[in-house]
Amino acid sequence: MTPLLQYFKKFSPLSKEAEKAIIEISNIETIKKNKDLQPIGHTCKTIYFIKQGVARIYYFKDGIDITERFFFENSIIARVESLFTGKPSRKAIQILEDAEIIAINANQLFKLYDSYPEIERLFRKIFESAYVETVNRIEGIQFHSAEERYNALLNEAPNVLMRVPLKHVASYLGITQVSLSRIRGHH
Amino acid sequence: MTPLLQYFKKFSPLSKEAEKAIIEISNIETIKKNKDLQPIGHTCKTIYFIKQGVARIYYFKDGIDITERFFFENSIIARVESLFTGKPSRKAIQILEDAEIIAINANQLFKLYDSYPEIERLFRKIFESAYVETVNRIEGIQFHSAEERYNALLNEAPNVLMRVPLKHVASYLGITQVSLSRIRGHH
DNA sequence: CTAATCTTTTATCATAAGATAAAAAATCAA
DNA sequence: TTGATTTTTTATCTTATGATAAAAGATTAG
Repeated sequence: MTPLLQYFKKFSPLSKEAEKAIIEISNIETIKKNKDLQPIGHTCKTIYFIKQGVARIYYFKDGIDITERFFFENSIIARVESLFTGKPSRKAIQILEDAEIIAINANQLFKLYDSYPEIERLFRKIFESAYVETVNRIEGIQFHSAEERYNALLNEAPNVLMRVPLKHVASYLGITQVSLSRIRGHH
Repeated sequence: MTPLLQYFKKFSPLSKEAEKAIIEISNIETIKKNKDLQPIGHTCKTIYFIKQGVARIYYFKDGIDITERFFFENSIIARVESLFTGKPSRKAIQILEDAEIIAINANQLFKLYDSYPEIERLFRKIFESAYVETVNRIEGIQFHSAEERYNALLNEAPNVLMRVPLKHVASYLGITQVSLSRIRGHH
């Protein structure tokens, strides 16, 4: 659980009791490549932390598999549009590389908010930060050509291109796989 | 201040003292159309609530004015990528229709979080909800043609098209004004 | 190791949207 | 009200990306 506690420290300090309380509602799981960690249609009641491996959130639009986001080591995954609304998610979480993850029970976590304001504060900050990333991503999408978006990804997150099938990168960038291949071909 | 308190109630209950504490750090302002409420380059230290009027967040990309989002009555505006990071914002808030707004001092608000966990919880929920909207918007952008995005806007927020210059709608949709005009022409 | 499957590239053609220019319409200021 | 400015539309030409098909390459299971 150490990497998780280290991750938390970057956002907000926690007392030993608060750390213990979170650990008590968390489980380490090992998941094989290509497995769905959470399927489409289920309400998100778990917040995951990736210790090792790669994952993505994806969904289907008109029958086409679209990747919403990739996740690597030391990051939190949650389908927030379900977690924060209680509605079933149209999205799934899939493991792309054999992974070791920590699963935090969200309902129990939210209960901890009442007794540990420091935990509520920690997760407030974690999700504020995720919100900022998402806002910045919109800026990256609005008004950039596919080629510009590809080059930006190449600069900012080359690990995505090293560790993830290009077909997923294509849908993440909002283009077809064929277009991505063509763009890459322009050297 | 009543509409603000009503707005809060939709997210989380507040004690009378907490309400009072927020009201003490808030001011009502009247702003004329076309004024910048907050200019580019300033660090966001205010959270606004629109009582009446329309506003947008915009920025310049390669010299071109791009609208990130529109805001109408009974909503909260903040440039979160500055508010939550303390960095200066590359974005501005502009008033598009004569407006009456409530300005909440963010630094003072964040101090209130320590004495009023209920206020921290309220704003946690407000921004969680804004985060969800932003995630959903990415889904709307990824993999839709300009025409589909226009029609979606027409359905989901016709008020945008009634109250806002089309040139701003175009950049919001990620297309040129000329393209938007062409799409509208295809009736 | 081999066959089957999945992923990526290459090629061709069609189309949506960009760039530019200019006209028309609407808004604003004196 | 009138002229000036801003906004929106229309037109032409160009280009990036989609759709489809097929080949090449990589991965996986037996």
